[in-house]
Amino acid sequence: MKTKDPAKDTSYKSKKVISIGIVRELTGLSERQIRYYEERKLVFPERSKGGTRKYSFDDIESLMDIANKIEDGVQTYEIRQEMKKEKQQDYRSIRNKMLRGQLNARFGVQKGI
Amino acid sequence: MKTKDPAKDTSYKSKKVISIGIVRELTGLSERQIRYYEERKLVFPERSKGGTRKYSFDDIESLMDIANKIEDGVQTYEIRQEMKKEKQQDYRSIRNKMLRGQLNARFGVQKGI
DNA sequence: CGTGTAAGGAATTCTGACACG
DNA sequence: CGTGTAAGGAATTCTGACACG
Repeated sequence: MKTKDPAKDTSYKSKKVISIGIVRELTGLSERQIRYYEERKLVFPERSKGGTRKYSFDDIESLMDIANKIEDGVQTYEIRQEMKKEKQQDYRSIRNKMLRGQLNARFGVQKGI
Repeated sequence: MKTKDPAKDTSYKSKKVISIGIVRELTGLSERQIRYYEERKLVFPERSKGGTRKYSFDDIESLMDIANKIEDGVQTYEIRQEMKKEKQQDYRSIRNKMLRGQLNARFGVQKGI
């Protein structure tokens, strides 16, 4: 059994528990940059009650990818578009899986279709 | 290939990146308790340059175990003793593995011995 | 557009101590 | 022994703005 939905997971990688200072150390980015990428909707940290940002390890990986792209001259807007496309991909993939599940439920299991 | 040495690992579980406030939320313990268990040498957070404590997910799991034992009336000193024994176990286990490795290197691979 | 920085304030964390039991 | 708490200070983080390009 695989637990691989690219959504919520009890896993450590996706838990938002890391403060911005640590993210700065781990990514090498400045806090200014990290906050700016949030402003441009490229990362989505959670917030503590007091308002401090909390990131996950996934966020950190994501930030490093973003930083690389920006170094390559890609603009935040374009990166955002790429992300949207990936999300659509994910949805299609999930939709297909569910559909296949439905079919299996009604017509029984068939290997490879 | 398994990367399972109970020591340092590039894994997320063992990275010390979580501040005490988050640990409090995740474990349900008070900061007082968390710091006290450190004083009793049951957990070993790292420190930022400024001196703030940084915990790993492993630490959090460990803290929950500790909390359970204390609820059961086990004293911190006893818990510490248990931990020492476990560590000895680990060392023995590693020593054996290395020894086996040595033997294989010299006398070739034999299944099951 | 992406990033640095100084500014002022608020949230978070730290230590050592007193208290209770 | 294990934990709560008030105290004072230090480290961390936040936002909005000005600057450069």
